[in-house]
Amino acid sequence: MQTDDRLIYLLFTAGQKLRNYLNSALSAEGAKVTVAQSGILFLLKQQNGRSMTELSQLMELDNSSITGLIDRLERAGFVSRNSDPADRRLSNVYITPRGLEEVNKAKVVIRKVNEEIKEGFTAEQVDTFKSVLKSFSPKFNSKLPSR
Amino acid sequence: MQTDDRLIYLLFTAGQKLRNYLNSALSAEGAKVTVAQSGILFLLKQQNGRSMTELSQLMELDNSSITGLIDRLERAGFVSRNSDPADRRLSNVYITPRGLEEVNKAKVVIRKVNEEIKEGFTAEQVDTFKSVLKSFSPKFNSKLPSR
DNA sequence: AGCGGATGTTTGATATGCCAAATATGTGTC
DNA sequence: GACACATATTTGGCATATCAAACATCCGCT
Repeated sequence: MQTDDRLIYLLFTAGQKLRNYLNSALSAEGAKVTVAQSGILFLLKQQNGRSMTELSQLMELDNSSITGLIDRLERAGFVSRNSDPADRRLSNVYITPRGLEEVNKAKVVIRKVNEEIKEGFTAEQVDTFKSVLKSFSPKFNSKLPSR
Repeated sequence: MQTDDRLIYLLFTAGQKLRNYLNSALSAEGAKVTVAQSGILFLLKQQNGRSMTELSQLMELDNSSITGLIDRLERAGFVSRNSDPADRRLSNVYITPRGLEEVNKAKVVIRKVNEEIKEGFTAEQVDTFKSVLKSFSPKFNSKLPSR
């Protein structure tokens, strides 16, 4: 064991491979969105008209990252942005019909890849994997505590 | 279970949190490198004078990603780039004394965070976690097969 | 020698993320 | 009603990735 950072390296590499694989699978299936963008569309399909901040909390991303994602989704015609009449600071985001078509295409791919991840492992192992992953967000959240 | 992409989301989020945490820990310890850059420095400390392609294979990153990483490391004075006299296509990268100091600072942080990841889990659980992570790279490598 | 294909690296365009600062709007208090 | 503070979003700068295309160099074959 020459490198003591194996876990870190493994996690980064796994995530990157997964992202690349998902994006090429999506595009191979004729989807025009990326995985990150499809995440937004899933959330809007589930409940339409969410605000930027709401999306950033659900995605666990910085607000400014959401701005970029929505910019690209809007440019592609998959969402629209309306400022809330009751509180004009809020920008409510709505999925469009074309966005809905898109998220349905993405769902197939994502569901399949999700299954592929589990292949070769028992349900118990997958559960362990999940619970370790779940520990990262509270453990390494450098944002909330110091505020 | 409304979202069927839980595993994917969990993995991406865990990786992002870890990256942010590591980068702020590094900078808090006075290191001037990021975690990605420290990965390069580790490899060069272990064996100096590696080529770009060698680095890209070891990091499992695209060649052009390495170009950027080395550009920034070189600008910061932590590595130097020399074209190989025997084969001038090759660019050999060497860690500098300042780069060595830097990697030693980084090592402390990285080793500590690596331990933190395991906290709250048994050695068995960590092993399972590792083996699932290790399955990603062969499973989702869209690069080599189709070439 | 010299052409043509293989190999190594960089460049340019794009997507994702972060942070800090700017901007816009709302709210509460004197 | 106006000022101060809080909240929501965007902007600008940067780091990290990808891909495809350009460029540089080498190697083998005629």
